[in-house]
Amino acid sequence: MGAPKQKWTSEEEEALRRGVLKHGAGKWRTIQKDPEFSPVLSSRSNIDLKDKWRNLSFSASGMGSRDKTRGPRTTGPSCSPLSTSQASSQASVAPVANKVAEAPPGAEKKQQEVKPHPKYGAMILEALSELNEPNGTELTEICSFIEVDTKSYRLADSFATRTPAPIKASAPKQKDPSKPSKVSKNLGLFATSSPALEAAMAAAAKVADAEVKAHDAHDQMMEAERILKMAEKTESLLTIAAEIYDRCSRGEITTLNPPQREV
DNA sequence: CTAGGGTTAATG
DNA sequence: CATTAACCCTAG
Repeated sequence: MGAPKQKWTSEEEEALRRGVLKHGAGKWRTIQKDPEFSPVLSSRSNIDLKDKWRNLSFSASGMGSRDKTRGPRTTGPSCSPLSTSQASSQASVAPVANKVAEAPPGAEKKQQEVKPHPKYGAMILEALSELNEPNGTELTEICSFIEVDTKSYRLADSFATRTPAPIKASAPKQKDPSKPSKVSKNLGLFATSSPALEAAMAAAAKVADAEVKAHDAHDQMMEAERILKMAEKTESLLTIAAEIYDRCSRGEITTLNPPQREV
């Protein structure tokens, strides 16, 4: 809670989280050298990344709920052993992931090779697994991840399509007075392709599950069923995304800049 | 280069 | 005064 020296920006934190989730905890050098995070972590050293990640992990460990009674610590450096295999990480983490894997039946079929992004789903899953705690996950957290992924996909798309525009922090985190009614824009964003939708769906399933397990959840349960049905249809994914975001906005999400990006 | 330890500084 | 967050140093 201290805001000491030169604090880290959300962009840097996002880049760090993404880097760890993508390459694995460790290999800070690779993350720092990555062209995607280079512009963001240009002033940050590999050691800095490690330090930040360490502090972040520690904070996340005792955050949320102090329920340490039964705790499979899904903390940060959990994937330190081997960064080569991301699949093993998922297998190691969990019980919850298993449920999620069964949640999206139509997702696998919907995997169309429109664009090169085969491991996005895995990334999302891992991200959720990392964030998800045995007692429940914060909606805000998941929403944050969803947002990040969406943005990432946008960047990737830009990359693949044409301009290799570097990541510029044009809009950091700003508390927009008008948080709702952004769904319409999000719809267009999500409709751009499937990976994002898959992510949203997985997140939705996880959210429902986590919430149900965490506290009383009557509406949440029904929501879960609804989400599942929707997932099967695959066509109503947009609605899911909208729902998730709606919930996000209601909770306390900072964020989401309009889809306005120089293409 | 990565991991761990220790120190400094600010916030609550 | 206690805790968190960044920064720096040392060891493997």
